[in-house]
Amino acid sequence: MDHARSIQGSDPSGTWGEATAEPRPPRDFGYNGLRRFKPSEDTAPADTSPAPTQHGVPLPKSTNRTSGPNRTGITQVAAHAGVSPATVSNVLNRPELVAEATRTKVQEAISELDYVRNSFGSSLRSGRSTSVGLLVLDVTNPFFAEVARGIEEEAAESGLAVVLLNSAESPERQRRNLRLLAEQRVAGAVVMPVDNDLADLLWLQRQGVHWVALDRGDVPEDVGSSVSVDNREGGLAAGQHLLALGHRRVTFLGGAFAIEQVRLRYEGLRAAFDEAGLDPDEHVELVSLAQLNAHQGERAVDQVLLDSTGRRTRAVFCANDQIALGFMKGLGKRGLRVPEDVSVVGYDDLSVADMVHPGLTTVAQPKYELGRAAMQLLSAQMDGSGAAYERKIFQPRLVMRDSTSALRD
Amino acid sequence: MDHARSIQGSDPSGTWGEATAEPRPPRDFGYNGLRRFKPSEDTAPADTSPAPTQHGVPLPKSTNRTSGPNRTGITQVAAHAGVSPATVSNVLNRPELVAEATRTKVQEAISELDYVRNSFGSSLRSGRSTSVGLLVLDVTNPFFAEVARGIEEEAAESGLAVVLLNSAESPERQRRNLRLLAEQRVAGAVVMPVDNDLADLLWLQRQGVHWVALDRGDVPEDVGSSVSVDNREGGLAAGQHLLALGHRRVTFLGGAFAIEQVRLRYEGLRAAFDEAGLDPDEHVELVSLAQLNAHQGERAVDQVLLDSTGRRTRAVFCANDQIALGFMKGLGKRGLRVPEDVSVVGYDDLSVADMVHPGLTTVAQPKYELGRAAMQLLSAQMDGSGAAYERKIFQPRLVMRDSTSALRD
DNA sequence: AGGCACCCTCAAAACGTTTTAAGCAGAAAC
DNA sequence: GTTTCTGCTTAAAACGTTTTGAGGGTGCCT
Repeated sequence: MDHARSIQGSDPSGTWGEATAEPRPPRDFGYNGLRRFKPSEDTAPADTSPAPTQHGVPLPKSTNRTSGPNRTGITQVAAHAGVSPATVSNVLNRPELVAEATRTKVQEAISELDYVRNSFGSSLRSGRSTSVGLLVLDVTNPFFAEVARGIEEEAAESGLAVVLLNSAESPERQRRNLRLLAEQRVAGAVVMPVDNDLADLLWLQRQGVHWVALDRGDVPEDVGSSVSVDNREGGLAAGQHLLALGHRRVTFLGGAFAIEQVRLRYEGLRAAFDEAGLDPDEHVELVSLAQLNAHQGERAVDQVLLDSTGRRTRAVFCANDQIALGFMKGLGKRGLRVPEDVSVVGYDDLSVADMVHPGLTTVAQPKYELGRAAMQLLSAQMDGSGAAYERKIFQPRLVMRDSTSALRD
Repeated sequence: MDHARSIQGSDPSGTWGEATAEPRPPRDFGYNGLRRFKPSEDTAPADTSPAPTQHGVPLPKSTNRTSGPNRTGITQVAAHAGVSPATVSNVLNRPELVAEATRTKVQEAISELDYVRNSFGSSLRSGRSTSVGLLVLDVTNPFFAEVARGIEEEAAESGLAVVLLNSAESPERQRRNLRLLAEQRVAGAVVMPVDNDLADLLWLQRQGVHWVALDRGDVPEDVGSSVSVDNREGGLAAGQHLLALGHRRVTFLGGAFAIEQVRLRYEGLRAAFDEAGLDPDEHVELVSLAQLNAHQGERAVDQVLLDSTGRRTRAVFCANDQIALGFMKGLGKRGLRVPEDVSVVGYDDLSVADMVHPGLTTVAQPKYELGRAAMQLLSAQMDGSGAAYERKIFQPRLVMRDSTSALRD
């Protein structure tokens, strides 16, 4: 009856007390006092499952009974079916080895007792894991969300579960999480490395855990596999698009070249001008931001609007969609119209790019495919089939909407 | 040079260019001359394990060996330190029982051999799991992303890993995933149920896996815990806001009352009118959508713009932000201004609500806190400490931005 | 009848860890 | 001098599964 009323400000930095990060003891998954519901005809008391709890009364939590009173395992199933545990295991894993009559008998026992395999025992003995890790930089980032979907889907098709970990851009947390993955003995991991330091990943490799690096094309091919998108190509496409529309001066909004991806997008833009016979130094402006978010994009409007020659900027290429949206918002507040007054190109093709007015022209990355490909490369490594490392580079694609138009005055 | 480029964005089946760097022919496993540590160790030959073509029959699960022949385990550590395995285990789990001298000796051995605990053995014996499940309706949904962050963070503090599963709104997949969680013997699970049918969850409970339902307030409190946000309250707040601005007629955009949350938002809106002494039937219009996305929101503009009395609609409350954005886009295309011509209120406070122009007035939900709370309730259940089921209901909060203004004509 | 080749089934031995209960000193109490 | 106690250590027994090699049938071929 105790309803928590909680109203938080929009402050995402967490006003909740940050507790210590000391790991607490792990949880007990043991038997919780509930009996199974399927009655078996040949056992004596058809025990009608008792109510799980009485109104709001704490569950009769068994203290530390790791071996609950006969939690149904392979042995119980075997007994019930009148065969040996080995046979049950065979029905589960290599059914073709078991005679049809026996097989159905066992399967009946399984469903009658509502048996579910214990993956700890299974994995321990067989040395095979049924889960893979996914270590991302920021769970919240919509880019990763799509990638995660691809990975999850591909993994699900192989019956693998995905263990999600968040490094929150912190090397320290990345390290801790990789260790966790090693302990869990995951079959493999898809990792967005937090920095260029591969030491931790090599450690993981030595622990026998395969991995694939995501969105980081600079992993040496004799060290590990990687899947990424060609950022330079994306910048190039954006530049060519603006040039085709008659623009001759473009501002790149979003410096912060510590981030490889951003630098390459900028280089691609310059390359477009180069190819067109225009000197990039002269025709491409650069405005740097402290962070690549919408707020910074909006704040930068005045700085962007007049270029170094004092001319009015007519085309802007933003390092990502958030910046582009923020920038457009800033323009809107000043009564400037997109694309009539300024053409804007973004990067990422977030789903919102198509929701806003005007629709945002942007460079799309095959996020979902990226995830699937990563998982596929991982699978290949795990099978040991095509066990060579591979570097897979996807091409981005320019999506034209309504935020860009031909230069006119 | 062949750049993948352009084509309109509305084609979802577009093929992505894909360049694959030439794969290295020779199979190269593990080490790459980048060894660290590892002083003393009987160097067995590099054991090129042959691929086990299992009777030519592909195993049902994609799998991987997690334990090589000489993988360092607790036994190797014990030998190295000159103690028994039991002592090593004690150092790991109950260090206070071990004499200081022994303890450091063991710890040295551990780091010297670079030992990492095998969670399969550990969990199997102890009956304690180190992971929890998170079953969501749609990994891609930004709402879940924030929730996931809260859960992941809270779990990490307990040293728990989060297993992410996606039911993609399919009962069939939900079922399969819950089964997977049971097999993995997770300590507990946070679940967004796909429908009102609790049967599968009760099955999970019988399997000894605790769970907490997310964003579904209608779970009976003697059946399980739940964490949700008061949708009716959100609708009420939106309604009151519009009333305070002088609006007397509001259209609710986004029917589809099969979805409980949506129905409650609508009811909240009507309640606001009721409280203000205005008959909801007369002052609240309802427009239903097949799906709650931006595209449908945009398409509905013409239908919304004139209400049933033939008057021009001046205020719209949308079931979520995506619809609101789509609707605003539609207005923009028709040259109508927000908020001068129409006031718009959304729901969810997606991060983009603050990026667009004009900023979207919307109802915010404490997503991150929701996730944390869910995990906390789960922990409580798992500890068996405050093991009673609990229903926690958070209050939403209206975030006023620039998409609403006082009614004037 | 004997030999052989199948096809099934199962006992028993792992897998790596935790936990229990026993053992063994040395110190303290009688 | 015995007993009790206290503080560490450990042998051995689990945990639930897979895997191996052996054994028991059956039927087919000489």
